[in-house]
Amino acid sequence: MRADAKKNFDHLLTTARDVIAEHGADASLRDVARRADVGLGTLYRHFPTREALLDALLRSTFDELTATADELEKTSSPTDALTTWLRDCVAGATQIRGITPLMMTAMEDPESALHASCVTMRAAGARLLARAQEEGSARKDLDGGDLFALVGALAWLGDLPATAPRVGHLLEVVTSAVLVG
Amino acid sequence: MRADAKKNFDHLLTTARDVIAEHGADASLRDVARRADVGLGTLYRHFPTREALLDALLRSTFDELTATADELEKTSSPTDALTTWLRDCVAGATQIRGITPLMMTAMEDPESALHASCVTMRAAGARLLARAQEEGSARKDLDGGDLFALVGALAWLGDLPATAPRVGHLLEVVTSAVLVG
DNA sequence: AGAATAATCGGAGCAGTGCTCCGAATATAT
DNA sequence: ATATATTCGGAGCACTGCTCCGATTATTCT
Repeated sequence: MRADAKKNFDHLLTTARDVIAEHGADASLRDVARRADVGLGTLYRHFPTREALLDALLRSTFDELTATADELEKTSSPTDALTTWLRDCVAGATQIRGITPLMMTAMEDPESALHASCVTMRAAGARLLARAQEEGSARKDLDGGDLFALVGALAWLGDLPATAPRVGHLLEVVTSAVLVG
Repeated sequence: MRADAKKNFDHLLTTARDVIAEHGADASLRDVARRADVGLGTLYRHFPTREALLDALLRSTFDELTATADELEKTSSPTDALTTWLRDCVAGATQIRGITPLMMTAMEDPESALHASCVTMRAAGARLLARAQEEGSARKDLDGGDLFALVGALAWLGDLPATAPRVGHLLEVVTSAVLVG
């Protein structure tokens, strides 16, 4: 990668973080380019699709979440591991406003730049769920897809001003539903 | 209302139903006008905002749902009333793809054309919830807003291809969480 | 009937969007 | 210093929501 290219790449990332914090995941990409003092073509070459840009922004969060899952699997009880991971997961997805719909559709679209991250996250959650199920502390009629959907739905509520304040409480409610046999 | 106006009004409504069934709640209004053989100005005069159009489309569904709530309150046990109403509610909101975000934000925006419908629906749900709580069959740490959020979240999952098939099952899970004390 | 009027119509126009494409500029290697 | 391979930047296309107003037409009055 040429030096100027890398400079623009980094600058675009930090600018995108700001703009998206203000306007959500469907912010104007033209606006991002403008505020980064960069041509529109430059942005699109570095990040061919909006998903690619968002994935770059969330990559660290995603990696952290799967790492946390591995950690919890070794150090905590199945129940604790599942509940704290669910909380972290919702918090992570709420990091970027309006990303949940994209994550859900990316789940079924192997072409999406977010696909890989989503699949590994679902797998991480599924492992924690299975462990709790074996122990008998989680409902057995749920799978990783169900868990992912619930987390996505809660994160989606966290994006809306009307429901954001309730999301902590609702997470408890949903968690209790998952854990009660 | 002049005769030609009414003709256009009705024609717009049926056309909008079709277009929105195909492309979801954020379909192109220009497209609706085009397919209704009507000028764009005509559409915007009859329905000044997108919410107004959607409200017109959903008005009957909304009225049905609140009527059903009243009916259930008189005829069924608190538990049955709540569970069947939740099911009907999710089904109703899934009627029009992509309407859940609009409903949630309309909840807090008195200017929105959907505001009134949403508020009365929340109230209807709140009554059924309160009845079940008095009986002791529903969690007491929930209010109408929580219930509305849960229904909205489930309806949102119903809009996404990836999660739509699971929504029936997840409704059961959530319902069990609401009902277990 | 015919004319006056008020309501209705339709689309041009503005500012914005996502995304593509390619000539111009430039960093790097020779 | 020159050659080449990358990178840049924005014009351009097709679309969007929404406004505004001259032309058209249904209705009413004489």
